[in-house]
Amino acid sequence: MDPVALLETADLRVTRPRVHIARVLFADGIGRHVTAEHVFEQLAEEGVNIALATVYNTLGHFVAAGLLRPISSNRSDATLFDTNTNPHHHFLNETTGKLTDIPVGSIPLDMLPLPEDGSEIIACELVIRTRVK
Amino acid sequence: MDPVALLETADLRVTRPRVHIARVLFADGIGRHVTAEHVFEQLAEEGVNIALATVYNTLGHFVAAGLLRPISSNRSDATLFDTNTNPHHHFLNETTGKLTDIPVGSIPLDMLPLPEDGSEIIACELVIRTRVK
DNA sequence: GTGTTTGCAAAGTGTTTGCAATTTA
DNA sequence: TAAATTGCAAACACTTTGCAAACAC
Repeated sequence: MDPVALLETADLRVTRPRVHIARVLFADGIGRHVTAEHVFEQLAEEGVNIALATVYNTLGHFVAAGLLRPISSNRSDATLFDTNTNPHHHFLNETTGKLTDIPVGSIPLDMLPLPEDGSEIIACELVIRTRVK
Repeated sequence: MDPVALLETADLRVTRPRVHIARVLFADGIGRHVTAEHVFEQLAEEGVNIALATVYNTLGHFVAAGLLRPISSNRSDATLFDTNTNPHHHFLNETTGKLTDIPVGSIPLDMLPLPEDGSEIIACELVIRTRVK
């Protein structure tokens, strides 16, 4: 999808850094898992210089706008952002650190327990941790 | 469970800091969600002085020994450790930050997809994110 | 006694913030 | 031109590390 159109759809001001970051994130379709550092480095390799702090802030704006989702994981390193904001699950290989999407349809998840009174379910994410045998 | 017995069972040397930390963690049965800071403060209130770094290191040892589990979450603050190492799931209330256990039996999770060749599933944790309506 | 663990301070990471300069609409 | 955004450095929060002193076995 065109980065500029994407930003406009999300009601985000179209600025040079945002266009570059959106391009990097969504160039190859959705389903990427990136850190701020990844994006920063990929841009740096292209010769596009955007401050790391700006990458962080921009990713935060993208999350707020619904373009990205932070990924649940208990690994203590940098936050991973998922360019796929549709419901889905993840394999997390603890040996390799590799994270793989699982389509939501491949796991039947009906009959979820009810949240406590006054609250509602907004997402339901399964992390299947694996390791190399 | 007796902290000393717990340490011995886990093949951990019985030291003063470890006994205190194990006591704080497992005094009220399992199912607590704590950060290193929590433990440090609770001990400080009791007048027991253990360096924060030691609490971090000790919690790490406990995780390695299987007494604790770090919890998956996409919140960027401190790592939560779960004193319940049995398989179970979590509600995570994004509004309040509150984390609640869900017994594994209350969600049918058969028919998990197969992990990639050469890997095996070691855990399967569901995070149901909720928010105040 | 010997090898492990602690305490502490200092270093390390990942991330956010403050603010002047710049840019968008 | 007014309001939002950027760049950068400095601040921050959480966690790990290095090493001498203390301790468990």
